[in-house]
Amino acid sequence: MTTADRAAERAEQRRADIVHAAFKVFTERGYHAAGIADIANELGIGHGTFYRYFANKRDILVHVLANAAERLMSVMALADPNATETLAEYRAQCEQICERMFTLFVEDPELVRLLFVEALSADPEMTELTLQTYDGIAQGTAMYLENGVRKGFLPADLDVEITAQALVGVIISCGLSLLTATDPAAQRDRWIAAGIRVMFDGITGP
Amino acid sequence: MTTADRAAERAEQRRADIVHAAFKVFTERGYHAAGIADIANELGIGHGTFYRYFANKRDILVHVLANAAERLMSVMALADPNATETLAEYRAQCEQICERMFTLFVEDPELVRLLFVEALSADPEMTELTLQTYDGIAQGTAMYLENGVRKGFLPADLDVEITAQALVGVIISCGLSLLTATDPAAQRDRWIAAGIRVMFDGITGP
Amino acid sequence: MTTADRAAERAEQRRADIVHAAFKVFTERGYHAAGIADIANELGIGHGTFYRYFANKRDILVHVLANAAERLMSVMALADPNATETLAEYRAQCEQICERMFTLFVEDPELVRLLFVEALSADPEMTELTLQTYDGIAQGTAMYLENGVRKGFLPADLDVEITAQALVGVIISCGLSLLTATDPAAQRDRWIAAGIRVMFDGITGP
Amino acid sequence: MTTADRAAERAEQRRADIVHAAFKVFTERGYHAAGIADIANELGIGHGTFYRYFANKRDILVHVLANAAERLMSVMALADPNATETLAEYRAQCEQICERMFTLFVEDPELVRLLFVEALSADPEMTELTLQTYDGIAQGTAMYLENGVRKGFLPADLDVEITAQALVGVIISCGLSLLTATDPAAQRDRWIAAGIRVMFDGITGP
DNA sequence: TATGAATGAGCTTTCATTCAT
DNA sequence: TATGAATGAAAGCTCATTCAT
Repeated sequence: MTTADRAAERAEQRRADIVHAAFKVFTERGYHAAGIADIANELGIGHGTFYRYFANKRDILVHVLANAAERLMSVMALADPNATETLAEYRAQCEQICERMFTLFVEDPELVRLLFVEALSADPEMTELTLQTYDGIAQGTAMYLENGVRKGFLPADLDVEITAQALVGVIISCGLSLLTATDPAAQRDRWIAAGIRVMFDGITGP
Repeated sequence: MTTADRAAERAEQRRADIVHAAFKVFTERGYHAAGIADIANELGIGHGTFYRYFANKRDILVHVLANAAERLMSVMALADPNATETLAEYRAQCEQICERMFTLFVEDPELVRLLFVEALSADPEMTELTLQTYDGIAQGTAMYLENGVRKGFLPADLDVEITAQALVGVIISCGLSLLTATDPAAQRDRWIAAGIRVMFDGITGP
Repeated sequence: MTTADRAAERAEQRRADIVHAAFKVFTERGYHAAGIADIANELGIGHGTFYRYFANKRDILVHVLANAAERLMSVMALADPNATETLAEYRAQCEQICERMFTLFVEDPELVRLLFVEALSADPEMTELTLQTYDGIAQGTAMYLENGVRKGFLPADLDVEITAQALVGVIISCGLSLLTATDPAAQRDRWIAAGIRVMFDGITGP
Repeated sequence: MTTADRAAERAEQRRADIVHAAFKVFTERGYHAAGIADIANELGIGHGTFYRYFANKRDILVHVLANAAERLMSVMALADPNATETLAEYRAQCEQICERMFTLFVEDPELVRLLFVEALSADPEMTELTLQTYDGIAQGTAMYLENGVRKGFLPADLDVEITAQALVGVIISCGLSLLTATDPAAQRDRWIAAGIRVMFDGITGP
């Protein structure tokens, strides 16, 4: 049934388009100020059409959030948590991840806005979901730390879960900081350097 | 002019009451879902009265945010940034501050919700203001680090500004984490331990 | 594109319906006492629908005023300003116009109320617009006088502009007078007679 | 009881002050846009005080209208309706009255605004009252015409009532015209000339 | 499937009026 | 007598959502 396949494909494409447009509108005007009509306008479709693809305004935000989270985590996906054997290797890996992630923040500040601002307080349930998303990122981060503990280049008594969450906090802070930075690229480099340093050596340094 | 004084006093009290009630309502239902009528109801006053004390919904949020930020920063105010002479003293000071701050988070999760959730995305300008508030906290934090650098127990090349912001990120992350924790008190203790550890020694530990 | 045409037609019809309903409501209760809900109720439509067709309450008043002015001036449109060659012809034309216009006032006192009462002081800008509308009527009137001057049956030194405005004042006064008249039709006839007389011969008569 | 007299006097003065302030505020912002607080502010009194002197917002408007009408009619009061014996004398009297009245319009356009704009459509009952006020002016005007008929220098079959109302219409039109005139004084002179001419000789002239 | 006209719940805000001080 | 804090009715307006076409 090629016809049905085509239809399904086109539907999927349209869903993606709507998610994309909603992302743009939400980050530009803010979730509450944004209207369904704005999203539809962005695509040049009728706003009734929106409801053929998403149940309601909340629904699209969930998808936009998921999409944004996925894009953020894809940065980490490039680096295998179990690939490193030594602290030095891990540090290099972290630098690479930070480099990529913070560059993403610079290039796509809307991603930061969506993930760390708009989604967080759209409504109580979205807050919950967004916190779960942060937790997902933290769990991803934890895998690297666990690898270190397992391989022995990180202390056995490291509180992996909390530490991972703390690192996510640093990521959030970095994202928000770059949002208002005068020279984001320069600021990013400072974050990479200072972030990696405090992460591995603490404030006292090596 | 006792009469005028009394009146001014009562007006001030009422302003404080409204800020309190708004804080409660905003954290319970979320800023956007909350209505002025809810705030007035909370106090058993007519909602027209609200507008005698605050210009509009945005205005009260600004005051609620300021009040919350003040409460958060009062925790730091107890510890003099310049009082410590050695790393050990500073670490003890940090432990104390964390202890107090995270306990505040446990005892007053609404404070966390207001500061790190509701205010952040009420509208674009509130986002701006909230980020400035975070920056204020970061600057407060930076004073401690600067003291360490000045006294020589922290490395001279420490990027004080970024590091302070990163630490604020950890604070935010901790606050959000405690918000959904099953056993917040226990979680708080883990955050204090793990937080202080990574802050001073990094993930590699001492 | 019959479908689109139909839609456009129906939209135009609805706009007209709303203007009609608003005219009724404004003249019945007065502009300020009237609510959008009243207009919508009058038509049995939701009040949100109103805002699909008019930007706001002011906007509809502008259209109601324009519509009313048009109806008033259509009375004059039936008589060509340049058609008369003698004073007698012009006097007959004036009698005809007065007859029609004052009859309109009797049959549609709401028109008077809207044009000479409600629109005039809805707000400062509406006052301006309404005065401009009166000026439009005066300019229409002036065309007849100018014709008389040109043809020589009216004195060359007649202050056409001011005289036309004065005549509009008489029209306004007549309209307002008929509004509260016990026997409007009889009163109208007196206005026609006395009005034409004073207009052509002054109070001293022929 | 001098004390009581003083009190009554002061009360009367204050009533007058409030009427004055209300006149100013109503003409500046328009009746509906004006608030009781604005009036009180204008006088530097508490707005609760207002209600010790006037029952409500409508009440003050009634008094402001009466005061304005009185001021307008005082212009006519200077000329005795029965003092003229010939058409020439009456014409001179009319010129004098117009001169004074239109000069009043130029010097006090707020009077025009209040009488012919704000009061007219404040609400349906004020419309009624204002029309009655116009009628009072017309009756005052009619006394002059009646004198002329009685003395024989005006035609016996003159429709005094309607003609007087028509003349009031000219007065209204003049007032409104001067409101937006670029050079009110010059415009006033044209109104005097053209008005007197059409009144006595009609558009055909002498 | 796509549309956009229609809807009304629900919000913020204003302000005339009251009344305790 | 003067005041202004308190009130709540009432209004304009927005926008997510529905549904007939």
